[in-house]
Amino acid sequence: MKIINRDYRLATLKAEVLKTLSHPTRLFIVEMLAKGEKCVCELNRNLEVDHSTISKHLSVLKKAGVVSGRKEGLKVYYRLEAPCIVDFIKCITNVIEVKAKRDLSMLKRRGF
Amino acid sequence: MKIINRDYRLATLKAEVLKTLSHPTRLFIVEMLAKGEKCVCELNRNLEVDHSTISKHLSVLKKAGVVSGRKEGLKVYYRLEAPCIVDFIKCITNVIEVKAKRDLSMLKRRGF
DNA sequence: TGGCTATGTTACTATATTGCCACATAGTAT
DNA sequence: ATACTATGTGGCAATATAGTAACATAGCCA
Repeated sequence: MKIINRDYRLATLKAEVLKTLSHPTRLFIVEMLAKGEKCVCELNRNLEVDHSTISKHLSVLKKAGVVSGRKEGLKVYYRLEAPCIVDFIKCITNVIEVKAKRDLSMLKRRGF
Repeated sequence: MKIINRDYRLATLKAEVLKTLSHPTRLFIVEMLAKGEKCVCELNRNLEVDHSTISKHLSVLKKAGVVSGRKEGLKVYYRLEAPCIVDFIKCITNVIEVKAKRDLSMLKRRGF
């Protein structure tokens, strides 16, 4: 893929951040952190995946600048760096709801 | 990965929509459509990828409910179904800017 | 010191995504 | 009918991503 203009390059940067949010586990983590700082151990308690998997997801989010970590004793506490992400998730929820309604009315139109 | 609760299942749905936005070409298309309805041929003119690739990206966005298409003669015009996505993209841009500033000040602290 | 807990890293496999080519379809014009 | 344009689809190879187990590190406490 050839890069053809500045806007496309910017889109590439944005898409990289978006990609970090586009995984169920990472989004779930972000939503938990939206309620306040959490240690990895608490995230672990709420997710049935290996701790190493969560650790990797956190490093992906951190690298993208979405979350940051702070060490305190044995624990590392993560927090959301971009609170606006919460509003944005509402927008995505809206997309899902609108689509669900449309799909439903299409089924009805077809006689289901 | 075991599904452990309702919130995680919802996160999965949202992540699916997000995933469609997390590709440079698709995000670029979404940003173009944010300025108004466009035919595939116009998107093609602004992207140096095979037309088949764009066609597939559009079908991904359509399936997720992000865009919709309307046929008129030979052409198919696509439009953004969720205008709130534009605000959300601003949020992502903010993440990138904040991160860039932080990275820069970290370099300065290290004497670069 | 030794053991325990919390977190991170490496190596590996399995799966998903992307892009292009070639082909198919559909509308338009001659 | 033929040719041409716009759009979509199927198949395939290359690449990227996710998950786990095993191992590594770091702080705490007896």
